[in-house]
Amino acid sequence: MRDVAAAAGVSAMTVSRVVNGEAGVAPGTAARVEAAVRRLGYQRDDVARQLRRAGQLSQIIGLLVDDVAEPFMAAVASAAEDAARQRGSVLLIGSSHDDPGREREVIAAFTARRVDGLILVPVAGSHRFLRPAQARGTKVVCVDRAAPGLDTDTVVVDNFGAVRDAVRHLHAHGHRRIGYLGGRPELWTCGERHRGYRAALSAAGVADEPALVRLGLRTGPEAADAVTRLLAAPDPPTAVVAGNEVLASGALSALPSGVAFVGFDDLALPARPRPPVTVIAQDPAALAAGAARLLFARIHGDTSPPRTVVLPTRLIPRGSGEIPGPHGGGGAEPASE
Amino acid sequence: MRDVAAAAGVSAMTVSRVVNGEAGVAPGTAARVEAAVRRLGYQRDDVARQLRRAGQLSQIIGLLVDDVAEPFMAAVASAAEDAARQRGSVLLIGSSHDDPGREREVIAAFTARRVDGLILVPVAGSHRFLRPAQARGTKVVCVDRAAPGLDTDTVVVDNFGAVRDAVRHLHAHGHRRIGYLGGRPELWTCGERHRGYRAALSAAGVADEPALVRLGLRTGPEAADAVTRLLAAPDPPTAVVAGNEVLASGALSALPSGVAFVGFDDLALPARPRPPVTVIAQDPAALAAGAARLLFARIHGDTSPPRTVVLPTRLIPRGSGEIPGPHGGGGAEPASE
DNA sequence: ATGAAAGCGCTAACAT
DNA sequence: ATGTTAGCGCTTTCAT
Repeated sequence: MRDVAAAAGVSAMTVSRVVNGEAGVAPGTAARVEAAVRRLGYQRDDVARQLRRAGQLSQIIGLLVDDVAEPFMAAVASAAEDAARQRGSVLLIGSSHDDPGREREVIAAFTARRVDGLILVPVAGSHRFLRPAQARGTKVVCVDRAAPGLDTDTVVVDNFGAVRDAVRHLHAHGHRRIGYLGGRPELWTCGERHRGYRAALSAAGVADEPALVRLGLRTGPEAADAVTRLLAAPDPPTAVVAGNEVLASGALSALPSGVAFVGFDDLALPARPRPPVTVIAQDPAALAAGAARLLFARIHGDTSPPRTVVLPTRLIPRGSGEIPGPHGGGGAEPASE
Repeated sequence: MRDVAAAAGVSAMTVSRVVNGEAGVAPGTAARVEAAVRRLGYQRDDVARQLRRAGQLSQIIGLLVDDVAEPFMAAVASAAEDAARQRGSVLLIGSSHDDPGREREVIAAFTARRVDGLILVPVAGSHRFLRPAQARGTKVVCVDRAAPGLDTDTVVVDNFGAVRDAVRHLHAHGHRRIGYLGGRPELWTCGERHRGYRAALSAAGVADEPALVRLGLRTGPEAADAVTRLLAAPDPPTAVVAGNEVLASGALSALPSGVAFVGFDDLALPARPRPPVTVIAQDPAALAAGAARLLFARIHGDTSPPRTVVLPTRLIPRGSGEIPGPHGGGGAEPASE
């Protein structure tokens, strides 16, 4: 900047004004400065700029997900980046890989850079370590999963209702022995979904049989293995629900035709190749857009009490969930919410 | 920091030393400082830190992709984040959506933050605008696509060879009329792949018939439509090759069984659901890891001439590409490198 | 319309 | 082992 000022024969202050498009610079002077900027390849240093304008915004927000490589998280990231860009901010991204220690590290690296806000897909465990950053002014929004004990805006889908409806759907198609594959129960979403499974069974007067449920699954192969065992047992399930996209994808690979199936999410699962899969679809872009909206409102001064936004899911029947069961299938139940 | 120093009864310098774990602080003093840090919820301001240590590294790198929501790009992003984190850096991410203007904006926002380096999936067009940033010391690496006219390290796969081998594979299975679906020809990858298609035909002594080729496709539905038209024409192809994952996924949805098919990439395409799809697989994590390795070497002072690393692809036969054609199928050709 | 001085939070270099 | 001084590149504030 010094060099530009010298080259244009003005002070640094005038360069600053020109670079930031501020009023009060003679057109001739501005032109000289702009020429010097171009000639020297000068670009404003936003780092120094932010320092002097402490208390102002850094125009950086941070996004922490499980792993960007997962299609669902990738869609969240893409929408979050769009939202940030539209508001003149850039996006830092990090993956927790479901590890609380790693989550902390990444968040610390972000807050040290003085991000204006964080969009978190929180890992299980306490998030009290966020307090100092919040006290310093960093805004936080949770997305996809709630963080128990953290008092922030949250955007999630109706996980409970989604699985409850899926199970009800299978029940309406004549299934009574319905298997369930769930992820790590300490994750908020997994808990909600499992609760939905039990609620539907209980509402239908079907006993919740532990032998039909496998929780704590992490990978596709684990889910495939779990399905194989469920079906090999005496009196096996005639239908299976998978509690997330990774498990659904894995379970499908081991599932014989003839067993009804509903998967969660609509990204990793093939809509068109044969056979198409009935799924509970959520809208990751809407989740991210909602989270960004809440976050930027906070950044711009909104101090109202934290809100939780619950977005709907949609059960998309594509055949695999409509295979009739032994107790009179074929009759579809009334459209599920 | 002032407050911490006052609370611990020391100077700012001592706080700095403790916070950065430098030697030469009495254990008792360090303990007092640490207590004050915890009590006040102090965290070092990396923005100010970077300013003072100008010429030093910002520990930020930027990644620019087409769109993180694409599975291939998401895998690249995930691996890039891993690599950055292992080296103590954070990752800014941006999507160009194949728009050169948007690419420039995102890159400008990144370089204004003084990223140490950029990993680019370059859009078509000139990248001369990067010169000033490079002169200022920002390192640049291209990944997945080369940027013609930009003199940087580049990590790509052997796109030409991959498609050539796929076409050769289909030829060996008895196919002579082989259709090709390609993306925007101005993108480097698309050009290379189309070249591979023509090279294989020419090597096999088959005429390149324009009626069998559709270029410039952007979306899955466009690819589905293109396939439908190709097959509706008189003397239709008996086999089809799709030039990227989006097109492959779209084409599959419109492809009747009986037509042989090879897709590009191995992420959006179902490996296990029926019918499995023969693909040209690339390794996005290896691409990103290679790019990160080159980038960090540059950041740490490597000034050797720019290198281009070409990673192999793998043709994974899963049935759809091994459907025999009218000219004597069944006989597999020697393993294609 | 333009510039001079001061300082953002931190650390390199030099005292003590 | 600890403190002092100065200054990173910019912008705020107050002149001129």
